[in-house]
Amino acid sequence: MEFTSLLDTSLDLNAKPLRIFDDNPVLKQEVPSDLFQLGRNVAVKEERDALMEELKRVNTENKQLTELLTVICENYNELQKQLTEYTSKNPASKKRKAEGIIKNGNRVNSPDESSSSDEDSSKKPKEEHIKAQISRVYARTEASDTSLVVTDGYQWRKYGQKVTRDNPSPRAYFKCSFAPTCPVKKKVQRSIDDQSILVASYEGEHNHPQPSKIETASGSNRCMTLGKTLASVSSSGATVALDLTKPKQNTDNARNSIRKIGSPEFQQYLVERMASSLTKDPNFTASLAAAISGKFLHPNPQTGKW
DNA sequence: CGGTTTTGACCTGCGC
DNA sequence: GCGCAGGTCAAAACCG
Repeated sequence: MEFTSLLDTSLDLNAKPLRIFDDNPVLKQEVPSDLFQLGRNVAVKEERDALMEELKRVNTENKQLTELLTVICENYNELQKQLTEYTSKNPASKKRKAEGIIKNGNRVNSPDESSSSDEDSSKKPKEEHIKAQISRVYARTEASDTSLVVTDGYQWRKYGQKVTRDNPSPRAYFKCSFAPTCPVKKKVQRSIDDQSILVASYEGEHNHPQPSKIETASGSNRCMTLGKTLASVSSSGATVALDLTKPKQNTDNARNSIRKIGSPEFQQYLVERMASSLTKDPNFTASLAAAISGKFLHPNPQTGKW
């Protein structure tokens, strides 16, 4: 990396002090003593060490995220294969309204994935609109736990519960209560085949930041904590299964947090997470502040310009 | 006391 | 038009 080599060449403390400033006519005149020069060199070295440490950490995080993406892609491909096999064996039956079918703990299809006749074509735009907004999250929980609560970082208010025909477990209806104007709704119901799996269907998009991110912004915890482990996610035809049997790792938290793989929301999540990792790190912010102030206080050692 | 949960009633869309 | 089933409302109960 360019700036590291730059730092390496400029911070040889065994060399003649302040060689880096030799080419700077301004500093040639203004540096008053060797002591002052040495002090400045030490400060720059500390700054460099901090930056190098941060660089290492960011590289490590980058590797973890790359691994995470690889796992997600593999799981996505695997599940899509299973989905194709399943749908070819079990053609989806007609369902009432815009409701997907849940089978074997997995979402099988969205409304418009079922066979559509020509007479349905007039409804397509509406259905496609719904498809774009609905996503599902699968959460593993204790079978004895009857709470129907999937913690996902948002605040929800339960406004109804119903027992549906195709599933003896009640379905709970939630609205996002963090922002009064937020249109997002959530339906939570146990999987008919595996009572330990909660299926949460999200409808709409939040028009506000995630509350848990706000809450943890001042803390040292870089990862979101979830009450129940999200088992798999799907969104509008893209379904991803995640292995949750492994012990907790850093990447697990990230896996749990992702709802829409490959979507702008997911990309935004990655960006936000990386940004928050940097900004919440006091070492990094201190180093950044020092670097910025140094930039203002010192001229470019290469060009001698400000 | 304010926010949340519970739960029966009501509304709405769809198939017959 | 009717019945069914999913979704929503809203009053009462509950809770911190």
